[in-house]
Amino acid sequence: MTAPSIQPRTLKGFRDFLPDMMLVREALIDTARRVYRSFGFAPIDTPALELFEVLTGKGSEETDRQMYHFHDQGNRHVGLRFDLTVPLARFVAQHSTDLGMPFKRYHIATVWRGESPQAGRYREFMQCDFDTIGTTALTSDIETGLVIIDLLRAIGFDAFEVRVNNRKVLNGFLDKFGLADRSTAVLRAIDKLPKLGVETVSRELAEVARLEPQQITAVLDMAQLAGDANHILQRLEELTAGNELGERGCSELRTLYDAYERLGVAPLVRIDPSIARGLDYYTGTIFETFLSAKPEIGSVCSGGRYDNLAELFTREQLPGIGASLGLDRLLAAMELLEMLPKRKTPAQILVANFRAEDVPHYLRLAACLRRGGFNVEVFPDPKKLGAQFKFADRRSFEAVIVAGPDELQSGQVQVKWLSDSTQMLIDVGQEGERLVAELRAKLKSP
RNA sequence: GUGGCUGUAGCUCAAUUGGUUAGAGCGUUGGAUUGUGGCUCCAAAGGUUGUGGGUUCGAUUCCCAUCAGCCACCCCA
Repeated sequence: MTAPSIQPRTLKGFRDFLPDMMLVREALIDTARRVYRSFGFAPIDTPALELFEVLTGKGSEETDRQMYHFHDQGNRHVGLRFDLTVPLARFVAQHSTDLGMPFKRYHIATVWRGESPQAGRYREFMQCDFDTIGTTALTSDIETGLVIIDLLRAIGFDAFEVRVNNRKVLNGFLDKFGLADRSTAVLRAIDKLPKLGVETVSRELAEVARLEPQQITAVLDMAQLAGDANHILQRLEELTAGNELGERGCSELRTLYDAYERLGVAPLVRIDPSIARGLDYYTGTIFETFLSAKPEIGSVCSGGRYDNLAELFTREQLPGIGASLGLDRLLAAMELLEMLPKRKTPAQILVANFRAEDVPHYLRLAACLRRGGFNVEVFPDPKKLGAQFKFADRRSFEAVIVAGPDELQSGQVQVKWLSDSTQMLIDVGQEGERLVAELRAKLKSP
């Protein structure tokens, strides 16, 4: 044997997933898929690699800097997608005649960003996007929030907060106070409010954004609005009064919140005038979702409305709204919160291997059970039963089936339930149907 | 990309002012009169102390570089 010369390791910000983690990831993906489909979103996929010019179209210098890009063997300048929205824009522009509007799609896929990794932030991570394209109806805005709520509930969270705001409110407000040209700097500053406090932020507003004292007061007032939704809405209406855009934004925000009240989900929704982050192309409703138990990990599901998704690719005006669940960030939070089950196998039932010569029987038994809807594994070696039970226990199987010579003789098997140590002798039946029926009574399908 | 903190077995941590063969718990594997797991007991495997250089008689310990993790900036899921 030659000595190994390569150290096994993964790239910075990239990771391996072991079975216990992967089972949870797949379960989350299944949940997201189910919730999206329940609202009529249809699946799509696009290539991981795109032409650099396609990906950079709408991006800022920042996204260019974070993008993995290179020249391929044909000397084409290509890049790995860093989100699913830009590929969607290209996709819709390219296929709009086949799609029909409004078009609702979901896209669950990996994206890459070459930025500094931190807790819950990786260079390769999975996003679960859903978007509604081709309508400006507020119905879709409302629905987007409902999807987020259903999604987090389905995943198992009950303590979370969907924070909503509206870019029109922000822009109208800034316009009214003569700050339209400095919106980015102002929004960036107020975003730091919870972290840095009033003092630091007002200094930044004065020094970086060059605001007058009365402008600073107005901005801080707006960003710090608290209390019940009605109060906040009322104050926002006052603060934007006289500005057409701002008034429209307030009206949209009010309609949105009213809908959530009628639907009984308003306790999970908070109007937060300070949320302004996210991509620059948002023009209306914006969403950010924080877990009550782990707010510091950041938003796990963000999105918003945009006026024109694909202007760089087509003359068609394509308004839309959507949001993205950050699967890996959510998973990181769930791990910290110890919400993840420790399963190491997707199988529920282990068929013990008693004698090598009976292996065909075990395989047939397993096949019958699989037809009955269970995930079943046959232990490969005729090891001591104790070792096989230990294996089943460690891997968190739910039941072990023992079919030794005696049982095979009588057409029966021993089923031992690992959770409560009970054991029963069950008739298998001609095609295993009696055993399947017995197991169904105690086991859910996987 | 910039700055800070950290880096010992798969995981969590030990190792007397730099001093011999770097330890423990958990985990993994095997065993405790060969048809039954969790508890207990025994044993084994697993580390050129992230990697590479330097200082020194001697480095896990001090210095430099590099890689990785975490934190802040930035940005964002």
